[in-house]
Amino acid sequence: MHPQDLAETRNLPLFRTMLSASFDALMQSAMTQRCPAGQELIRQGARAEYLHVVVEGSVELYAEWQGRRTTMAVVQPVGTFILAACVKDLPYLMSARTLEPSRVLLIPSSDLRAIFRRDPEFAVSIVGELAAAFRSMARHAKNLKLRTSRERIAGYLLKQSALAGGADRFVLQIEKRLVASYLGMTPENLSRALKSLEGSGVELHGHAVTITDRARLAEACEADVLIDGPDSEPLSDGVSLPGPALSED
Amino acid sequence: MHPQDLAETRNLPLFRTMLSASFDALMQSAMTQRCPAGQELIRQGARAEYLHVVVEGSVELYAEWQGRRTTMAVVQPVGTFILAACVKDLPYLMSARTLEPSRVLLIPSSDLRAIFRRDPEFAVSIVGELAAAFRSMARHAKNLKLRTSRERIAGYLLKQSALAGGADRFVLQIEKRLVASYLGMTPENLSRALKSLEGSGVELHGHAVTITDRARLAEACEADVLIDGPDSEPLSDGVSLPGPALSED
DNA sequence: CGGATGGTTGATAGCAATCAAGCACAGTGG
DNA sequence: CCACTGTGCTTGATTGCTATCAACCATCCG
Repeated sequence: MHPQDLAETRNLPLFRTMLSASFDALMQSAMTQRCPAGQELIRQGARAEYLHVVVEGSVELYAEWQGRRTTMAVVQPVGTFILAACVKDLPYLMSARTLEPSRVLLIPSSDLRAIFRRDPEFAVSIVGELAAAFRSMARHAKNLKLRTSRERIAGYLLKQSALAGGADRFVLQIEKRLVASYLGMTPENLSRALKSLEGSGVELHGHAVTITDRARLAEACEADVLIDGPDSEPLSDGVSLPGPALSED
Repeated sequence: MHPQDLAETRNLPLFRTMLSASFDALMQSAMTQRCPAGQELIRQGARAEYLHVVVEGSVELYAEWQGRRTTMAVVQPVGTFILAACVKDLPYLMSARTLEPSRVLLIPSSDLRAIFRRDPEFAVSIVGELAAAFRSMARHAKNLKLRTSRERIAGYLLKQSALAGGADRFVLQIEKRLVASYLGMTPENLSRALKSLEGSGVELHGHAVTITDRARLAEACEADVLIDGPDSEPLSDGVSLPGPALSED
């Protein structure tokens, strides 16, 4: 593992405050894996053997049932995923695959559990990470249940803008089909709805988004911290939503 | 606080393994509150001052946005809620109100945070509780995104049957309007869909449900542990799904 | 016996999924 | 350099589901 990556990992909220001895012990049994795009990293239903840390690239978390498929989150560097399954030693609820060539750090979940029992600071970090993950998933559910698809899209654009530092112009980090799946609709519907939002303060050229009238766009979806989230909270299972990370409340 | 309730609380997964000294310290500053039906206990957006434990009665967790409202979970004795907000000291994402006259134990979240830093066993319990809560919320989202409303209803009936010990006859514990909201549909729709399920192996008389042909009902919704959950996992934020509480791990 | 609330039913409108083509762009190979 | 092919994206036509509006019924309670 490269010293640079090691340093970045050490600086994650999850690892920042733990004892050096604990961190070193964790890293000793950890492995780095390089994967091509499209590689399946974990499959839902399998036992959680490793905590995953995305060091480079991006990873989609998705769920399947009866041949249907939905995107639950996209993890970007440096984010962790499937922490919950690891600490409970239970089967994954989601599958994961790389969206591009990626590098992933694997930490054996047995070591993770052993060390969090010995290092109180680490336990505290895990609690914080899990609480954030829970809140992120609760937001996801609220978004789905309380908003129409048009509203979810407008909210997504506003959130992406915020993640881009509040810029009026930014580029979608994620394929539109994945955005659609994440937002709980079909690609066709996303396409149409995006078009209908042009004329509500948004311009689109491919993946480039320009917000021309923020007030009009906000009319399509009133933002709410209790759904759209303060950016400082990591998302789903210690995961980042599509987009750069931010500082928050 | 009654010794009986105290014992039950002490026996919750969250408190079972902690040091007696820690438990006593927590309980010293805790308060019991009696509430009539329909009383608002917490409001989304407010700061988390207390961890709540439902000792008697039942509590609905719901979320609101732009005048819309959705049920996120129903907590029954003895279950806790809003643990995530407490440990992070962040605003509630959900509101809570009693569905019937209830008794609720309030534990100051500052004490909670202080004690979990001192008592590693307690920290471990909190981690387990939060992980379970995360997984429950992830299941909720999967259920919404991967299943049609008819499938969600069939799945709900099958789950309620399982919670009733696998019985073919059971009684809905929750108002249908709440079930509808929890499942992400309107009461009208639930009513119609339930009717259409008669003839798919279900009979309904008021709140009494009889599964006459389990195989046919299963055709309407193939059960999946990764969505419907093993009964051993507590639900959403340490919460039980609408339905009888289970004795659980 | 009202009155309120929850539940059901019916009619209608609107939104979203589906099916089916076409289009645009990127990577590949001739 | 230029087809060529695959993939993602868009567009259109249609179907079907779900919400909405409105009325009615049942039950519980004062």
